Amino acid sequence: MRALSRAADGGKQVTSSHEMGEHLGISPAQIRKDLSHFGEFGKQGTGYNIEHLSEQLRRILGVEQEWAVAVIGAGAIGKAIVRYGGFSGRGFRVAAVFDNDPGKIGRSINQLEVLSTERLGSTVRQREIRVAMLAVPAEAAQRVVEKLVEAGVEAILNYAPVSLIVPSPVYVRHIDPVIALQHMTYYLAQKPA
Amino acid sequence: MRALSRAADGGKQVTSSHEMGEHLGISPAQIRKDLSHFGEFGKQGTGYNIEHLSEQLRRILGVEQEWAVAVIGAGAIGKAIVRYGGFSGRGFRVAAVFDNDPGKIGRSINQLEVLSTERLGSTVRQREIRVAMLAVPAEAAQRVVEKLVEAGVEAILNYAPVSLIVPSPVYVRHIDPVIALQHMTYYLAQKPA
DNA sequence: TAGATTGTTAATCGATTAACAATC
DNA sequence: TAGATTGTTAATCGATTAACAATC
Repeated sequence: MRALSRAADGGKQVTSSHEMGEHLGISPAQIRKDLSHFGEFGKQGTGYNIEHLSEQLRRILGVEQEWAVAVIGAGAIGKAIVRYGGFSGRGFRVAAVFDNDPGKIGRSINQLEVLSTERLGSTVRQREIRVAMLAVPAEAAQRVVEKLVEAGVEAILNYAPVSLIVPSPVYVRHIDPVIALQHMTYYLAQKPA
Repeated sequence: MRALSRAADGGKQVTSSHEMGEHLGISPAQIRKDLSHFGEFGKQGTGYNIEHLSEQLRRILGVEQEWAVAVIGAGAIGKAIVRYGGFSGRGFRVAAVFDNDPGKIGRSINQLEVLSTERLGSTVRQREIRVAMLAVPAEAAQRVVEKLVEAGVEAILNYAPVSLIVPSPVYVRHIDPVIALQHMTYYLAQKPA
């Protein structure tokens, strides 16, 4: 999608696996292989029609539908998530924010009222939330996860620096900047400053 | 490291590949293989001494040294990063924050003064910063990356939702919550609500 | 027709897992 | 000695890449 936007911005109608790969740091073969898994979207000798491929990808990614997301934790990270402008147009909408600090409950972030975690279950059900982003302190994370799973949440993006234990039908992914940094500095440590 | 902390909290002196794997969702064979790449840290029939393995891992990961990190962008994400408590003790320290908004320059976040991006090069050199976290709007990202590379930064953790082009000796990793969410909702879309 | 680029097959590469001798 | 667990080899699995016929 990014490669397509970029090519469209350049005024193009059509792009190639080579061009997309170059922009994304992926081999052209990889691009073609991945796309072909879902269908035949290109024309030999010509490449891919940007608008057509874009539509197809949106359909495949399920971006046409909008997912309601709950944010748990209204601290610095939670606030940044709620204010983040990058969700709209990419398939997600923050539909609720929770915290258990009475000083935060009732306040608004981006015109969204911070709710008590006591209302988590009912709100998740009412607003048909299937996805949550977890931005609470490490100690609280596992407890909150259990509440989320009980409320029917099926996918959790975890910002807390702990491993979570969940029943297997629930998807969990972890965003940990420290681990991402370590991936890079591990190699830097091998070479001189 | 997480598995070790957890086992230590449970009052244990020794743990096994099986136990660590269970906690992290990784196979015991994987754990042993990865560790054995760096040396022999365990005892047959017994397992791994937690304190000893912990020390070895810290040495291998280069966590004993502390990396000075620059944060570029003092918006919601940049602020959350600077305030994030999870860096200390894990090998990283935010050593500088930059923004180009005159309304933000000179203010403090966590007792750290926001500096003008004009001072980026000189500050990076003075404070021996080799790692940067990029939290600027998408449009500004590529331009800032070029400044960072020119200043000698060798690793960049990118929070902006765009692909960056860098000369190959510079490491780049990307944190994009939308992509992480899509990884999960792609599967959710296949099954009924 | 000549050039370009797809979709796909086959080859390569790397990562994961199973299995087990070694040994605490 | 019996049971447990390591480190490592070999087998398996999956992902990536190279190459090319098909064709626009």
